[in-house]
Amino acid sequence: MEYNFREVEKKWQQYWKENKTFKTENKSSKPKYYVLDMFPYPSGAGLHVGHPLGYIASDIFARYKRLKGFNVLHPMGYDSFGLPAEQYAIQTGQHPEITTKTNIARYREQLDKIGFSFDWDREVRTSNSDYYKWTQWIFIQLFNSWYNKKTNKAENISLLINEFETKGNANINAACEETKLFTASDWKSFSEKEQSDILLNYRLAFLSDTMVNWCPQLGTVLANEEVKDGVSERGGYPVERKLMKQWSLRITAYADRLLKDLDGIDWTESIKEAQRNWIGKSEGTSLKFQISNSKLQIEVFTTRPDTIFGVSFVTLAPEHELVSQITTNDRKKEVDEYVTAAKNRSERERQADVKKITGVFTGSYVEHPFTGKQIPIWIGDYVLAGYGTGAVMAVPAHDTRDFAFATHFGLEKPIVILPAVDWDFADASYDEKAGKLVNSDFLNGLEVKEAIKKAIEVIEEKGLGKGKTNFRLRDAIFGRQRYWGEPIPIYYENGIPKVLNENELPLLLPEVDKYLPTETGEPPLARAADWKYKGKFEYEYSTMPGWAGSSWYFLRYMDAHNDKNFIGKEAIDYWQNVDLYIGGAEHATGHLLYVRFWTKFLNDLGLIPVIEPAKKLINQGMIQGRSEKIFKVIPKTDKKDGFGIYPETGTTAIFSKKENDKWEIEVISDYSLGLISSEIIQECADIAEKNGFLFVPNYVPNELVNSTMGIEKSGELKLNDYINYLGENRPNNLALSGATGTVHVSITQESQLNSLRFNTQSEIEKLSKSKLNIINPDIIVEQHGADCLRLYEMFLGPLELSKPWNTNGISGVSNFIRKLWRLYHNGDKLNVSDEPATKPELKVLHKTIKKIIFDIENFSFNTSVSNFMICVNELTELKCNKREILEPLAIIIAPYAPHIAEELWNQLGHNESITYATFPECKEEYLIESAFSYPVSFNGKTRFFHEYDLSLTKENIEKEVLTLEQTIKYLEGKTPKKIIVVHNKIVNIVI
RNA sequence: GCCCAGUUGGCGGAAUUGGUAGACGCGCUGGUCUCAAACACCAGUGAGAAAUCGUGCCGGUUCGACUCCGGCACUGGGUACCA
Repeated sequence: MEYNFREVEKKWQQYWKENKTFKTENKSSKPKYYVLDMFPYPSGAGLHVGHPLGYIASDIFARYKRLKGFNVLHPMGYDSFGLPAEQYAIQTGQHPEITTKTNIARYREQLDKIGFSFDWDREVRTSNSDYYKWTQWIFIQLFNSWYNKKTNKAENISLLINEFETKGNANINAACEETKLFTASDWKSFSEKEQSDILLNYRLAFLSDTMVNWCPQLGTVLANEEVKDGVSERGGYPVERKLMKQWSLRITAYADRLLKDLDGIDWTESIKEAQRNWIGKSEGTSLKFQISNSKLQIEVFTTRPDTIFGVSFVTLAPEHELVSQITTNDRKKEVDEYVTAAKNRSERERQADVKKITGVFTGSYVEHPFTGKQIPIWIGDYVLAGYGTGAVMAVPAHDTRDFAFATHFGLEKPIVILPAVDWDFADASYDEKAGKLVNSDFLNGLEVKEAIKKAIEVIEEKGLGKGKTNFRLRDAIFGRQRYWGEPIPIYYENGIPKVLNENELPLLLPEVDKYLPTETGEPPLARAADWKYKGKFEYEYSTMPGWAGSSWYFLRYMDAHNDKNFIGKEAIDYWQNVDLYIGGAEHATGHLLYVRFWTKFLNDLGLIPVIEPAKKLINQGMIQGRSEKIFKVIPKTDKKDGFGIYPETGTTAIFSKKENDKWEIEVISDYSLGLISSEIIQECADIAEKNGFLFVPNYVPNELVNSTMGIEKSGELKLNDYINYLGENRPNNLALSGATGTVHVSITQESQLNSLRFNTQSEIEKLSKSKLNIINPDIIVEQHGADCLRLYEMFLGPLELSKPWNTNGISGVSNFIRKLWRLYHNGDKLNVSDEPATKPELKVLHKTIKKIIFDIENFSFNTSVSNFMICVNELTELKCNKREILEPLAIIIAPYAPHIAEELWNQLGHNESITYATFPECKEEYLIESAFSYPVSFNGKTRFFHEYDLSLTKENIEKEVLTLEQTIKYLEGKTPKKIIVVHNKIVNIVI
């Protein structure tokens, strides 16, 4: 009888569930180990084969650690607030909670089929009120905290108020907005509203007028991390800059610590690098320029104070506050026009036009702080209002952007650094921080690095400015004008934002009639009837962003049901932080930055003992799928007939469905070109445009496509298959292929219809519902079993590598599982002998144990699968059926293929689950070899092998090898110059 | 542009970190079993007739380089007028 994986897997999944095999206690005599996966957003598409990749790896590691005697925490939950459920709700009117519950049920069902060892008693869902109650609670703590730069940590706001009441704010060094100085008596004289406004400048969760990324289509603001290339990450809608009153979190207060603490964690270099870039620390100098004939000054930020004598103009951002004051009357019209134009350009347009240089002269000048020379003040949109001071000192000879600007407007480009290499200053600026200073008064002759130091020194001495550090990191905008998120626990009393009491939590998400903004543009929560604090005060209508719940979920798992506290002290003291965190690299600057921020904040308050959420982070690669696109043409007018383009050859045709359901095709042109190129697609789009059609890519299900991916990036789709797939929506407007020739063709027969093909454009892309390239793991489990899916996903390649999904090799893994089974069985009977194992058998086992331990600890799961295959092949060869070998083998394979391992373990006579067995030790004594077959090489090229006893000395081998017949042959009568013998490795003869 | 990762047979990928390049699996070829197929099993499989040549390309270090160093190309990902 063959191994019946369906029966066995079902049996053990049932057993684990009934016996709560993976239930973990917060107390144990064993050492702890916390393995965490990034929890999924339960989307309507269900799990695809990409999800389990990381989960399988972490599950193997968790199971391995259990066998190694650790008390392992390995939980799972759902990041269940989010936009897709809300958008679905807008379309269908169905409450997002219902959609979310359905999706979660489906995810759970899929996860259970793969045999993960999660402790489901600790499940968390960010959209459950017993969870978001504590997310709101943490928000309250943020609201009630300020960042004291003196102690370098967050402190309670009451300490700050106390200081204000006694001494004013003169001695306070806080992470805050610019605040005017006031004394204690000033403070007491302020109105409640004034005090509240001042405190908001200090709070870590604060309300302010901020430039936000506003997405009109989504009707909400987005964080910087949620905007990619000027469009929203979800949906791809345009985003514009807008000034709005918004809740933000003061993550910038933690910029330095977020940067510095990266050194202490074992995360991949690429993630750390991405975070470093995102934080964007840059050290430089602020420098004040006196405006001529005025009391005003312009402050600039520069990282190159050494180039101060190369300044030939100063540029302000169009939004700079001084613009209107310094513009001279004769320049006013032009400047106003420029500023207005810049304001109206969306972020996207500004990004797209990066190379277009625009700017305008203000008519005013500043004085050079050292030479007194008159320097013109310009306005240019290459200067960003939100970074530094919104003004730069332009050094065209040594900065690419200043160079372009100066060239465009014909401004001077004084050279102040002589490079060591030949440099054509007419051609480009020299930006390197190397070379000798010239034409620079007191800096002359210095190397750039020394000159920077010297320049800062002199600037500070003369009171012109001072050393300053800037960060690219912005405060995180925290309000979202959406329904399906955590309500922000704030209400407004006379326009003053006030926080709820902790005992009033959770502030439940109210019911609304529609999930859309109100007619007056208020967020959906404004629709909630009678939703007021104590019946009279309006609540905040924004909800929290998607990343709020995920910023602390790793803590909640430790104590998932605590209703007194967000986490109990014992639990956090025991579990500390995550030992191994596995998830996708796409969260590099979003989630992974926020979760570090919250962890540090909670640590500052003394609530948790750790400063980082995860000691080690591994990013699993993305599993990609083949997506197939055809090009759909949509009539712009009410034309009924279709118009099609065959992208691969560039054939352009019109085809139309006549009333009698017959197809008529007219080929307009045939370019007979080979591969698809973006130019051809562009050309086709142009032709379509001219004929009054829109040419748009349209994904088709990849299972319908016969693809020749690899050589040509194209596949073939039968028209008929596609028509059947579309059902009711029979096409009359699709791109066409298959028809060649240049004359009118009529398709009247079904058989002809069937032979018609579309050529598709194939691409290997991220698995995504919208690309119709999702591959469902259930199908693999159904056909080959969960153990097979687990082994196969690991066998595909290194965990961190992105790779396209293909099932080509799955039969090899499937065979391996059957072979493993046969090792223990003869026919359908268990066939295991209690005789002692032979030396070769023990050697195979212990060699495998050694390799598997090495592989798991290095997260090299693909090679461990190979090693299991080798082991089973060798034991099969030896006809080994000894319990002494097969019992440990079942244990070492259990993390990878837990179902079959449990079954074998059980059949071997064990009544307990294999989960808590003991991982066997590798006994080196079985691995000792007495001889080694040395490769004998000549000048590094291996020619033949010869076995020598390992007890022989180098000298013995050197002598001995020269007497060999084959050596003499390869020497061809020459005398060797040198012989190198590396013990247990190689013999190399140099001729 | 900048940063990160990568480039090895027909394919996915190994290589104990400077010591036999191509483990393991897929695919393919031939064979055994079968009326036949599937399954299974056996043999072969980088190129070349061979000498030899072979880890993206050029150069270097070394007795010896997929591995280290210098330069370049390409692919994927991130990021960007950040002064």
